[in-house]
Amino acid sequence: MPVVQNIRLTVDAVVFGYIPREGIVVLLIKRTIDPYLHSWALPGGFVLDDESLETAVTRELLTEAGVNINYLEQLYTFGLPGRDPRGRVVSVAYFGLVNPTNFKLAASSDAEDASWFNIKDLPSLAFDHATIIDVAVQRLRNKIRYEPIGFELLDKKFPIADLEKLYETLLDRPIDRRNFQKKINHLGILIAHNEKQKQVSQGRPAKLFSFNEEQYFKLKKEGMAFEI
Amino acid sequence: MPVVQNIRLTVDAVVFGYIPREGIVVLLIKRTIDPYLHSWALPGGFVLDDESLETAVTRELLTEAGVNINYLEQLYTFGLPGRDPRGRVVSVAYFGLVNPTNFKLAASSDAEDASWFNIKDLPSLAFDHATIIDVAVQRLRNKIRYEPIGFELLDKKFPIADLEKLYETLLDRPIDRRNFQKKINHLGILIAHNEKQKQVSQGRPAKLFSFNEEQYFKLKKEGMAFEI
DNA sequence: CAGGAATGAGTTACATTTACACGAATTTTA
DNA sequence: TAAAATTCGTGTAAATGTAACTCATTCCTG
Repeated sequence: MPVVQNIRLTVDAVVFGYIPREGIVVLLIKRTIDPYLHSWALPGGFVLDDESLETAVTRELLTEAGVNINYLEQLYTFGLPGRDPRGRVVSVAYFGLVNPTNFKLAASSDAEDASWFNIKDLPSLAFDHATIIDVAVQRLRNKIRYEPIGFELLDKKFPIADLEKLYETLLDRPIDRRNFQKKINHLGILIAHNEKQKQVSQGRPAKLFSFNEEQYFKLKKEGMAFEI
Repeated sequence: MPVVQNIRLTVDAVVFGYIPREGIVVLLIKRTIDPYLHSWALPGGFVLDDESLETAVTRELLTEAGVNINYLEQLYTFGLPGRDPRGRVVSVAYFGLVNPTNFKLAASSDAEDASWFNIKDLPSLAFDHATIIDVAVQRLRNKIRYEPIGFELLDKKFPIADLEKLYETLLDRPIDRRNFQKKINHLGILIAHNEKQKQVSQGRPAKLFSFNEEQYFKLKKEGMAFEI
């Protein structure tokens, strides 16, 4: 049993957001230290000896990008020797969802810059972060088949069309508007409001909805089969 | 940036097997060193500086229990401070499936004993290994909803009833024999043979089947919706 | 060789999904 | 100011898939 190892541990966060007419975006920061100085990378860093992995991720997200996140889950641990030029570094990657309009990104001392990038148009990335994002995108695409998605990504009140467009973006195919509405209603996770959408587009303004949090999280916990 | 950490890294393996009239079993070893000396625990141990995580797991499985495994996937990383009395130890847990009849367990130098335990009747376990097994059992139960399961767990040739019983065990509820057969046939992953089951039970002997590996792994890769 | 036991191949009723149509509310254009 | 364009909201019929069930077949046992 090797009592002394020469392995270090980091965490990285893949935080996704949804911007209605733009698509799925991911949070990246610009590095201020070597290696990969000035490269775009996932927010993350070394784990402190006495903090949990989750604490490490939320700490790094706050200090590097000014983002306070409420939904976070573990994604995968990347441990191939050689993935970091400094030596053996194993990274536990996390997966998060936020509504980008809730934050103004604050590139703090630890990062030169912080910004949202469309996942279809990513810059060249540090380390194996491109691979990590690939795995996270897969997870996101699978998630919508067995869990409701939207609460973390959309505004408090939204027209159903926004939710539908989110699903179309993730599934990368058109969905029948009317059948989608029926299925969502059947899940009982939406609350109708007596407000209408402000005139952002032409045509009849849509009713606004919000999520029934209790029902939403109940479904999320139990799992559901949601084939659109 | 802390250049020096005091965190060590281990891997642990949750290897499941299926024993037809008994149920789902998990591989445990009896520890020969402190802490938790003589306790039952998951096979695993410290990662070497220059080996991949997968290599570390397969190495430990071989040396501690004599098990050579072909199906292994990463499960989850457990990193709560305090989970190991020796200090900060983060463990990457893996999830494996084997047919227990293919091995005779060999408790080698690193383990006092190695044995299969029914998941419904586990002994008291070292560290947080009971939690790790819980997470693995959940993964197993979820898996059968979107991936074919059986190839790794059953004999080369088997009657459909064996596969059905496996599903009944995992889902913990009865399944209609005839509908199950129709659905499985519809997936096209079974090859019928002109052999019949030897007289282990009374009644009409069943035809034997094997998996169409090509179709099986294609489905596994693509994912499927398989609601029984 | 009759009865018990489990397999193998349907059939039918029901539920779910898919495809598609039209009127209502609002903005834009002529 | 009226007609056209656009988007929202609701409904229905056909197709498909699932669940429950019937019955004949094959083999072992007594």
